[in-house]
Amino acid sequence: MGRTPCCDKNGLKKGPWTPDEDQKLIQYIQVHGPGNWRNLPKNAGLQRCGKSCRLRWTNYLRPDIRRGRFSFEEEETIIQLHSVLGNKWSAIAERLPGRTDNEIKNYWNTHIRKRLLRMGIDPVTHSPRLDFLDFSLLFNSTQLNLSSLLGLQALVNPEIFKLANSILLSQTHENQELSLQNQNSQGPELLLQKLQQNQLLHNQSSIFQHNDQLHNQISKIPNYTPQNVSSSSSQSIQGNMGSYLMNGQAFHENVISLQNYSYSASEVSENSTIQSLNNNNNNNNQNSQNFNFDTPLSGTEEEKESYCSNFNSFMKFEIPESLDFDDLL
DNA sequence: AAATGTGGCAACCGCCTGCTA
DNA sequence: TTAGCAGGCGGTTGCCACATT
Repeated sequence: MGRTPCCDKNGLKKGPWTPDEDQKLIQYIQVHGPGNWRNLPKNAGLQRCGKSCRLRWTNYLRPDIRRGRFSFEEEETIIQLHSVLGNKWSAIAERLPGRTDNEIKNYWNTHIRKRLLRMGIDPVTHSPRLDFLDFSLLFNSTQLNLSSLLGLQALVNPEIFKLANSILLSQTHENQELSLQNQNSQGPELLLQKLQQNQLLHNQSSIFQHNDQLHNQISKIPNYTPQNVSSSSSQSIQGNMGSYLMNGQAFHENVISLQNYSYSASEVSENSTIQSLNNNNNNNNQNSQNFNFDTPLSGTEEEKESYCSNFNSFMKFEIPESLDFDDLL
């Protein structure tokens, strides 16, 4: 039944390929083509598994492979495709001629992913991580109408303003310093526990009147299943919780605009320098919805990092768990 | 100069799907 | 029909080069 094994793994060489092995593989494929990886090593005189040969050829020896640093255009394409396709590296590679799925995957994990995290953007959901928002900055912005922010125009409840103000007062410095590692260590179950705690507030403040909708939001998260706990799921939930809990029209629009964080070729210009978010903090006339979150298309890693830090300083946010809403309301 | 830490990347591992005998 | 393999794929590992102490 079935096919015979492709190779006997015993006695086959593993590890880095030597130039001699590469040459043998190249010469064989140039003559016979890359088909039938099962018999290829034997016919080519290689002490390798067919799988290893295929990997070496497709990821390194193929003549149409384009090596070297990724351009900003390629990087932009990767981010955009990843936001649609997820970790489908082969699908992404199909749209980047000369790049292999392995190369794109490595580049994502070593460069893009880290940068997005530093920007306070969830590399899985491509949404801003609300756990990095600095609530005080939002409230300190006189251009942000608080009632609009909270979606409470119809309520206009002064208690809500007391609540918001108390959040500000209760926010401790160490809470702002929550590390990324701590965030990643939180599993979906823990977040759901927190959500259930929030549910206690449901009957006490209309600010959280849509908690049921939040449950629905979470249940719709594609990659989340309670049995399959992972940090990425955690991040996914956090992002959705954040955008929901704020639930204000104005803020929601900001969240949407933040998703357009990637840099586009159409915006390459000398004006595409970093729009300092610190300036926004200092300039009360700056409308919060006009923040420019586009990173410069052309620039150094340092420029990117500078942008990230500015973005991050704006996006820090934490509501202290110890806050007693009963006392406030 | 040596020891240690860190980041990047090639290659391996193991799972999944479709195919074949 | 089905057991089992090939190929494809994403996740992970481990080596190496470079940076830092």
